[in-house]
Parts: sequence; structure tokens; C-alpha cells
Amino acid sequence: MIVRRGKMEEFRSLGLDPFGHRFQRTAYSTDITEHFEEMEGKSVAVTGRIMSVRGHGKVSFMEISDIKGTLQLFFKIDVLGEENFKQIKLLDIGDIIGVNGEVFRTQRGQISVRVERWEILSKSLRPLPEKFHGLTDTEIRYRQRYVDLIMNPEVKDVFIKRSKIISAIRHYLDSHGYMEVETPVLHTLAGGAAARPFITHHNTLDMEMYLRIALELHLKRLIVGGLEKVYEIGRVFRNEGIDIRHNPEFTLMELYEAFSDYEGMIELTEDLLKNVCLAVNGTTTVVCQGETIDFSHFERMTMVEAVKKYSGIDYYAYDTVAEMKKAIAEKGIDLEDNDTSTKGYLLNALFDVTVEKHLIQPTVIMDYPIEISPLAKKMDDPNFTYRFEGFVLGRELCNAFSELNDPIDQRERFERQMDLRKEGDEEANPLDEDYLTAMEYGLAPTGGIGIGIDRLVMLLTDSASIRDVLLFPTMKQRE
RNA sequence: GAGCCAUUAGCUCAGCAGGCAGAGCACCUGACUUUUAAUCAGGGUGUCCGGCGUUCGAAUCGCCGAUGGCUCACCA
Repeated sequence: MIVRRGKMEEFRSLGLDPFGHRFQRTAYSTDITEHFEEMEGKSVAVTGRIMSVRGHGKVSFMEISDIKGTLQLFFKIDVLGEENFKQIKLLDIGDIIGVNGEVFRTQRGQISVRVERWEILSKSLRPLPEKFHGLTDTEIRYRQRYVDLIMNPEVKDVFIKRSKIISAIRHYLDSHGYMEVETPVLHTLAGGAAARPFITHHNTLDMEMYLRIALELHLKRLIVGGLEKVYEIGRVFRNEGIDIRHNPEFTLMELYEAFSDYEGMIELTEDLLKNVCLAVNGTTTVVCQGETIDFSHFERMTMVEAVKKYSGIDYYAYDTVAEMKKAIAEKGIDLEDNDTSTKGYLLNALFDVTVEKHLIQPTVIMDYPIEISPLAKKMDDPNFTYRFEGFVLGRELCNAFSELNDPIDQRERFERQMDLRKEGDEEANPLDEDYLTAMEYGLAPTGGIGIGIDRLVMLLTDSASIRDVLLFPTMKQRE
């Protein structure tokens, strides 16, 4: 580092700014390497970061990297002159340079640019990791993502793909008449999902505020307002554990459509996912964690059917909780720490323990127990709601329902949630009086869906950890 | 929140029957006019994660702590 600072000063003493200015590039690396026939013999201006240097006395080779790829530069004393050639010794791996020269092929056949003029655009004062092994230390990769991005081109590809996925979602929704909106991140009540919120404080108003845990209740207020087809792609925050699939802040897409229902949401989800997959991968299949996932078809099952299929327990065969529990125990199924106080909770527990992991190909599980669905519309059997979740690779990818639009029923559901809260359930939904007021003005029959964007990106980029699809994952502060 | 594992040079790692801190790449000096993990000759640049302890002596053993990874719990 001391040596690099010295070189920086030497550039200055030569009248060259080691932290230069605008550079007008005429070609990217891949424009040259992939279209050599048209480019051969042409003069180009290229720029990039020096990734390797191979000096040979009176000639020198360097590899530079730009957003699209890498390119070899060829420096020759005959072309540059003795003085100028000597100055390339001031360049280090990591420096950003701009060069002008002619496209040609070396004796070994490598497509290169014969440098006629070069300039330092930014001197790198810190050495990059070793070229062969690169950077593998996960802690540095996540904390100093910029170094990770410089050294590992496949990491860059993941984030380029993430951008394309989100862009494809927007394109699909915009072209289908959905309107993108922005709702508050700071909430006075953290509702719309079951999770513990981050708490903050507004000084001037002198009140507690919460970072949102869902987008749901504000978006549904907009449906009341007549916006009819809205969506938001936004960051939500849940004060929960961090692991391979969870980060405290993550990106959620929620969409609401008046006069639709959960059937409409299933159709939308299938079509959206198929289109996004096609747009970013060119096919409807994707290989993730060794499994080939086909987004062209979604299996459909009710939760009761799925539980019967995988656990052998038929929800309808038992009249009481006790009978059902007895049957579960006889099968030797361990429900772990799940709530088992009602048949609905038992069904959900069975689903978690016995079904979820089997849902590898895209599967829609329909008709959830009312106990775990406080914002979804009741079915004819009042123990169930018009709700579905989409599963892929044994993980939940989306959650949707026919929205509960009866304000009287909603108030009762909120009150039940408040009871749970009093019993110590920190994740129960709080009663949102303003949301009830909105509903009392009339919420059209509505279908709504939420899709976990990070999980979708994980699937489409074959990433094992959510941290691999977040540019800057949440990390503990050092020291 | 619990368990297991890891932390040594800029990077990737070795060294751990307790005995002078090591290799490759990077870097520095020199040679080399077509290399591509260039090559050749020479040079080690360090808070061995931190603290305490055991010991004549600790990178190595013990305890406490920090950070990270994985697994489990909560959750999407």
C-alpha cells in the first residue's frame, strides 16, 4: 500500500492525475472479443480495471475487466516510445485505466488491443485478492461486496439477473394494467403479517413507529379508494432470526386486484412466474439445487388433501381435537413445538412437518385454516379461508387470498388476534382501527398476492443462501 | 436463543506429540519484444482474532469474549 501511494505521487509529479476524469469509451470488452471480424484493425477506446499484468521486458500484457467481460491489452515499447513504456510500471493490478489502440490478434491468437495511448483513471491503493483462488472468505465477500464483485464475475451475474427479474415483473404487471404505488415504510402499527417489527421513534411527533412488516393493509386501502389494480415492490423488515433463507430486511411484491379472487391470483401467479422465467432464462425450466423446476405447470391441492396424501391423516375423519391428536400420535408423527389447540392448527402443523418438504415442483396449496389467516375471506366451511400458498423446492414462494372484505368479520378476527397478543403471542396482528374504517366504506371483492422476491431470485439464480442474492446482507457490527 | 466448526502475511492455506512464524500467489529489485495461473534470479512484508491462565517456553493446551459459517428453534 505504501508502494502504491508512492506510485500515485509519481503520477502526480508527471503532471498526471491519478484520479482522473471522464473517459469516452467506444467499445466494451465483449464488443471486441465477440465481434472480432468486424472490429479487427479498428481503433477503439476501452476502459476497465487491470486484473493481471504479464511483463516481458520491452512488451507487456494486461488483462482488464469491465462490466461485460475481460479484454487483453498489449503494450509495446516500439509503439509507445521508451519514456511512455517505462511509465506503465506505475500501474498495478486493480488500477482503472483507459486506453486507445487497434484491435488485433497476437501471435498466439489472443484477441487484444495494441495500446497506442493510455491514461490512469483511478489508482488503486489497496491490493486485490490473489488471482487464482480469488476471494472466498464469506465474511469479506458479504462485508466488502465491492471486492467480491471485482473478483468474482459470477457474483456480478447473479445481481444482473436479479435486476432483470425485477424488471421483468414490472414489465409484466405494467403491461397488464397494474399500477405501481409506494406506501409508507414507517407505520404506526405493524400489521398485515405475523412477525415482530423493528421499533423506532419519531422525535417531532414524539411517538413510536414501526418499520413495515408487510405492504398489505395500505395497498388494500387503495383498493377501497378505487385504484382497483395496484402493486408495490418494496423492502419489508422483520425482527426475526437470520439464516440461509432469512434476512431482517427483504423484498416483497404485493399485488391487489379488485373484482378478482384467489383463483384469479393463482392464474396470475402461474402466468407471471412463467413469463419472468422465460424473460430471464429463456425457458420455463430452471435448475436449482440439483432439481429441475418446471414453471410451465403448477400442481393444485387443498391443504386437507395434501396432508392426507403425505401424512395419512384425514382432517374430516375426526370430530374433535383429541381424536385427531390421538391418530397423529398413533402414526408416530412429531408435531414439534407447533400450536395444536384446534383442528385447524393441527392441520397446519401436520402440513409443516410432513408435507412442505415434498413440494419440489411448483405446487399451489389451497384453503388454509381460518386460525392462521386473519385477513382472508371465509369459505362456506367457516373453518377455512380462500387462501393459497405457492411452493417450490419445499419452500414457500408466495401467499395469496381472496381478501376478507366484511368489516364486521374483520373486526372479530382482529379481536381474536388481540387475544393472542395478550396471551403473549408477539407476532399476532394488531387491531388497525383505520383499516377497519376503510373497510367500512366498502372494499370490493379483491384478490391479493405477495411474492418473496429474494426467494424467487434464489430459485432463478440457483443460489443456496439469501445472502447470495442481497448485495449487502445484514451483518453484525464489528468490534 | 442453542449446538458444532473456523479465525495464522494483501489473498488462498500449511504449521497444533508446546521449542527461532512458513508456502503459493500478490508485492519489491533485476532479466526477458507475443504472454495468458508467463518464466528466471534475489527479497518475508506478520497484533498467529482479542483477553486471561497453565508453562522455563503458547499460533499450538485451558477458560472467557468477538466475528463468521453450518445445523436447530422463530419466520418468508
